[in-house]
Amino acid sequence: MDNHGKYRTKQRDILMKYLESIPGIHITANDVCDYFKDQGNPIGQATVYRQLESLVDEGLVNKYIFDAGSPACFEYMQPESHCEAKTCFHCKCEKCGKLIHLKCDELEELKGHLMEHHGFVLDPMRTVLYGLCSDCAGN
Amino acid sequence: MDNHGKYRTKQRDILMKYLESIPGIHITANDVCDYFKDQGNPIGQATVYRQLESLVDEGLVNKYIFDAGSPACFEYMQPESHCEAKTCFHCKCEKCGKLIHLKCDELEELKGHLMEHHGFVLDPMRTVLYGLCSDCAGN
DNA sequence: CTAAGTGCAAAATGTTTGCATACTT
DNA sequence: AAGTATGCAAACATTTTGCACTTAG
Repeated sequence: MDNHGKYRTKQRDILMKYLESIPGIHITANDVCDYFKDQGNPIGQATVYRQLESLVDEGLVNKYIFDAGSPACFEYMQPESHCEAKTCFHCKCEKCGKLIHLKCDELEELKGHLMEHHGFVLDPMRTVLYGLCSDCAGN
Repeated sequence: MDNHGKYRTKQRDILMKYLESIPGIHITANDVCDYFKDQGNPIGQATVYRQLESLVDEGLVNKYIFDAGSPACFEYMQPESHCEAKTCFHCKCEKCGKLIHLKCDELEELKGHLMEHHGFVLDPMRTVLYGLCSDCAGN
């Protein structure tokens, strides 16, 4: 079972290759379409959406939704977790829109706490903490 | 300046009254429309969206986005915070979609930590923690 | 040969906007 | 009277779907 029981298509391959080449970067489905169009290797948008969805289901890619109406963002997630041993969280500034990658023990602890005391298994990759970044909070 | 420099309209009044009557409940713009339609007091959806947006801006109502494509949820927020002294967080189960309201010291601490060590002012009302609820995690 | 994926265009959703009318102040 | 808000319908943007065709296994 190579590709999780799915066919290995050219589109899936080049999409994965592209995503792997930009770890930590957030892109929209549309960005992906544009990228391949520019490459002279267009992929239908339906395919992009479908593949992206598969990859999210398989846990290879994360999906973030920041605002209603705005497009979802996707991000390749390295197998070992691109945040070393620590859990990686995302903080999104509500004011300037800045996205901050955070990894620290407190967040790790929170995860453990939620699990033990609330039976809730936190999915850090899917979770976005909203608030104000240091720049914007100082106003 | 009664209503934050805005006119006090009948629609705004009944919308606020309705929202205040269901604290802690999450409803969509569409739910709101339906409710008033059923009451024989329909409010145009554009108005509902516009008023909801205003209320969010004024901090009287919170807006949550759980999934791409699905409608945003709104929730009335009592002035004093409807979660007593503690910060209230929302946990959303990725599997069954269940929404859990959580308030505990650990979350409170996390907020303090983010502020002190990362300069990030967490907005708990806007933040949704994704993961698996106790029921679904046991699978 | 069968199952799965592709791509187009059309549909479905949720949300926003233009504008004439109505209401608040 | 002047400034806002309303409500309808049309416009938008993102995402999904139907379907005929192609490709992978």
